[in-house]
Amino acid sequence: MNDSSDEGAERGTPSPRTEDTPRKGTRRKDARRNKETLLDAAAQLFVTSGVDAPVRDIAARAGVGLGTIYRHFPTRADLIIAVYRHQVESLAEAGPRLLAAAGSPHAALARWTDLFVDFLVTKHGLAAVLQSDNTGFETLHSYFLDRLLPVCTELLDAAAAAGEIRPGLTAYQLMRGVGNLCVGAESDTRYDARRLVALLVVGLRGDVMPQA
Amino acid sequence: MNDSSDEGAERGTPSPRTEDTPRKGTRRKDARRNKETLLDAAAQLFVTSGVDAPVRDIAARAGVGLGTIYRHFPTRADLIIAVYRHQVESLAEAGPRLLAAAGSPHAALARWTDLFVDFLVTKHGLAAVLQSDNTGFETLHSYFLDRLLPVCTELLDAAAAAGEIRPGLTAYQLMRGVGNLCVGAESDTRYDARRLVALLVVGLRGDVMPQA
DNA sequence: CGACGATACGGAACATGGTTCCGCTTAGCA
DNA sequence: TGCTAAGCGGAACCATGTTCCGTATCGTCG
Repeated sequence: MNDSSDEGAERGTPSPRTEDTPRKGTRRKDARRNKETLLDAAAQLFVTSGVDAPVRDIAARAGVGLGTIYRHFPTRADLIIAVYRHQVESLAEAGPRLLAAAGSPHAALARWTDLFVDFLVTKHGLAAVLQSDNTGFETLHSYFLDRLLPVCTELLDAAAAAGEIRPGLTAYQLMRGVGNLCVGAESDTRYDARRLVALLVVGLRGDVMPQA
Repeated sequence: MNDSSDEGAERGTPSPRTEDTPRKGTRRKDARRNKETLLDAAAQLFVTSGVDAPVRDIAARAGVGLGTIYRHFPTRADLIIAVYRHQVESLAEAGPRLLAAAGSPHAALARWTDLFVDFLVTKHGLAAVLQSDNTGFETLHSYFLDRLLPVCTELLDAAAAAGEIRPGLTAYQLMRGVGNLCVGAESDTRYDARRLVALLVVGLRGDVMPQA
């Protein structure tokens, strides 16, 4: 996974960087490592404690100081957005990897869907956080679709080609369905979205015996 | 407008209140007055500064201390809910009053709609605030429909009976339409929901000349 | 290899906003 | 006219985002 955060749009200063720099944000590798650590820590904490997790907790979990967070991510919202992009990226890369590593395409699809649910749980708090910069949210959302739909399609196609699932379900339908199953997953302990999603994926295989 | 806030469900203590107390929350009238003042101040501030208006600002606007707020409304969310109910109540009472006072039923409808927009602006921030107690939000929402639909219907019927508007629009359709026009009205200065709503209401009168 | 400057780091200090506490005031009653 | 409990104001407290700055470390250059 590459940096994938705020390096895309350079600061106003026309830095005399040689043109062929291999797009790493910084020269010191401890800084890059810390950034990664932070993104991971934040992602984990967002899953367990929601996007409202205090910045201090994230710093503690990552084992860094507050200053470190704020140098990498000028603002809390920036961190959240970075986590979001980071997760989209991970998810996109996980597709082919799982396909290669898992026992079967369907198993890969199941594992991928599970990761997707993690992502959605993080995502849901997002809209509330991004009230201010809601154009940024639109951008993010389209980025999310552009990046992930092909990956999901690939997983579905592979499973279909292997004859492991009944064909005809589009990636968009699946992702939308999973997304909807996850709506309101927080703040309701009686509701287990993950289980329902798992059932859905199992149901995708045609070999479950009908009831009678 | 009566108290309309947290008196409905009594605290756990079985207070030895005589059974025929005329359901006023408190014995001292300054307290009741302060509560009203607070609800009004909060409502105004919510319109101009959003539901995120600091408690201190509300206290200042109402000319009371912080303690006063927190005695009447144990928590920020309680205050917001109370304002919501209070506004629904005001809106419900405003219907007949406007009908009696305004020059024509259509004028009454126009004024009422304007008040309704004020209310919606306040309302939209609400969902975010009530993450925790989302059952309470459902309750509130149905209360809102139950209370307001008849009022709006009465206004529409009066205007229709006076021949001032083209008939056939239900109260639900109107309220829903206005509500949708107001979605996202905050955080976008280029969008003036109020103007669009006004246009809609004007359009309700049939006497605008078609273009050709 | 050692010095040195830029880069990054940690965390104290600050700002802001919700909530609690408590001594003082006052309405309502006898 | 007192008395007393209900109310009141606002200082103090706590939690959280953000800034600042002295210190530590990396990477380079002599």
